[in-house]
Amino acid sequence: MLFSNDRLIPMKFLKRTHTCGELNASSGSAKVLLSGWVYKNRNHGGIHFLDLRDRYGITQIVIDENAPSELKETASRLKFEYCISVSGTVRKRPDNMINKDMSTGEIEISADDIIIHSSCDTLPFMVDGEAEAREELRLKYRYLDLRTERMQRNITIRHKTAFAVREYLNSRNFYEIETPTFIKTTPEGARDFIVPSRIYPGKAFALPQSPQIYKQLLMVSGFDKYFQIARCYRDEDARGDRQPEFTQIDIEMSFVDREDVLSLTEGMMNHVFEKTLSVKLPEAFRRLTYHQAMDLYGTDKPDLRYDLQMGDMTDLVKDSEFSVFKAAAESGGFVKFLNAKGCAGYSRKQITDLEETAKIYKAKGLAWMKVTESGIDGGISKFFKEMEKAIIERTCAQPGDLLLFAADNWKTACTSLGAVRSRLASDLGLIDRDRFEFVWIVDFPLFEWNEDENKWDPAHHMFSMPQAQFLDTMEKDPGPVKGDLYDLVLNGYEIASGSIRVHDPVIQKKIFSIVGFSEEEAMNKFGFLLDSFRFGPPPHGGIAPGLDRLVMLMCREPSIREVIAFPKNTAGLSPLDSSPSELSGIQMKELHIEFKLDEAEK
RNA sequence: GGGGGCGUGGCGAAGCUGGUUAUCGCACCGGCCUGUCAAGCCGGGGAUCGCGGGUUCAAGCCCCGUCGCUCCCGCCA
Repeated sequence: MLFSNDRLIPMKFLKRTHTCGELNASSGSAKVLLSGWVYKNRNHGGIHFLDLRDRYGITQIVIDENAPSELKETASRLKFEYCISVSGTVRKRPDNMINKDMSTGEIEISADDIIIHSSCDTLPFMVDGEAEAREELRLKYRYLDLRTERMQRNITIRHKTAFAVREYLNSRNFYEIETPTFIKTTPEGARDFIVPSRIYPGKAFALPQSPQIYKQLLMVSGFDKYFQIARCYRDEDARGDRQPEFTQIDIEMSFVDREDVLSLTEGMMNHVFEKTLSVKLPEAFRRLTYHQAMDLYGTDKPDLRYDLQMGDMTDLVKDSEFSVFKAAAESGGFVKFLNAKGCAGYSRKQITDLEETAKIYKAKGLAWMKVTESGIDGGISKFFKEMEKAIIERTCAQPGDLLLFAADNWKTACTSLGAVRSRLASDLGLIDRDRFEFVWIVDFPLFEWNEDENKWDPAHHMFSMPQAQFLDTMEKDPGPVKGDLYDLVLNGYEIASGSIRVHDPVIQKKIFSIVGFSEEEAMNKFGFLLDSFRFGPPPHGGIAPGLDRLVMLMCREPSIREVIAFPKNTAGLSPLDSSPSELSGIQMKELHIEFKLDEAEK
């Protein structure tokens, strides 16, 4: 029994017979009971309409003119988002009253009783999606925000995606195995979140940045096909596509090469998109090497929903009169170009804006020239009159085009012009929002030179296998070493990253030494992994698609916060529960910790 | 750590070159209304314009500072 609406209600009455999304013309004139929230409320005095909403849909309720006055009185007290149950009779709407925009639009419920389970205060924002509230407010009242159609849809797609992942991997004989979330702090990568130990004074657990080491240990254990939909934690600044805690579809396999991992991932993506969005993807995805991606698109996560490739003209202009290009070429740099088709009409202001975009990515400037019927014009064109023909040929320019140039070291020239490329694409409306363009980026360098510390850093992580042809030379010359590394990119976002791992302790030790990791340090931090490699480790590799980003793109949302039920804001705070929060003195004492704050931090 | 944008009743927005009582829609309160589905009509209440300081006869608007949110660079193997 439940006490509500000033009277006792038998529990039996509260059980719904149907959801708000399933009744239609074929439901006859059944007696039904629906439960949900008051979504819309249209009281005409004589006749009164309610739209009742639950997760499944919306059904129109009618309180007729000849309804009992007690019922009319109850209905008139209803406001937005009251939680109610309605019993009544399904009836077909008059022909001219059918709402074809509603799945239940052919019928309505003629109410004979209404129970108010709970009332609802004036809402901080409407949940009908008409006007979007400030994000801060949406997160503070996330439980209300989650009632909106948009969030209900997003969370549904997220569920279906996770389910399809499990379905697919299970069918391929993968086991879902959990790994610990209190682990040993690891030295590389992002900052760890730390959990101080109560039992062991002065010691602490870390939360995993990923299950990387554990999944490798599972390979040693012989669970040759593993996956986990795993929460990962990184204490870095948030972004639209980054949260301090996020979810990875973590996958690892033994006795495989790169092709096995890529094709498994392709199959999984095909299955997921088919099952959740009814979208058919290509069976195999395009591939670019890291170098190609940088050269053509200026990023290692190119958005291939539009083409707009960059080109190189270092060779053409290295002896030109234009000192910027000359200097770049002489110091081993490059001159990259981008043909902005049809943009010759751009104003000085528009070009300056593009230059500002390039400068964000460290470019010193953005050179330009226009192409007219009579040849190149404006900008830096006066330096290149005698090679006009070669330039036009190289850039495939036609009258009306705007040519843009970045001259710098290879990486800066590529990334800054790449930023201009993506800016142009959105300005010119080149992006087809309905497309899903996957591309593999392969052959990443294994090591990156760290200018600040004058040493080699692992470009990915320390457990990735160098490609076989570099094994003999990598210690002498780490720069050119390519790893068996791969990223999956979708619409300009990195949505998965993986590699074939090192399972040979000798190679592993070489890699540690190249990145300046001493043997003791390695043993101290990763000893348990290196130890395991003494006991018959299989060759293995894997990949980790980011569930949040994948679902974000499937939902065509601009931020992963839109597909996480209870996200943090960009400052890493939760407006919902106001965490992080202070600890009590007792808690601190038990954990043997003390906070030392600067004056400014208090 | 650095740069851009935003902050105006509960919510979303407008507010010009500084000038009368800060405007509009939704929500809220009261009334009317028999077929609506963004219901409609009439009436009403509700804002120290994020906060602090300054310039001025006069500041939502200009200046300085500060806080919050958000986007980006750095960071994120």
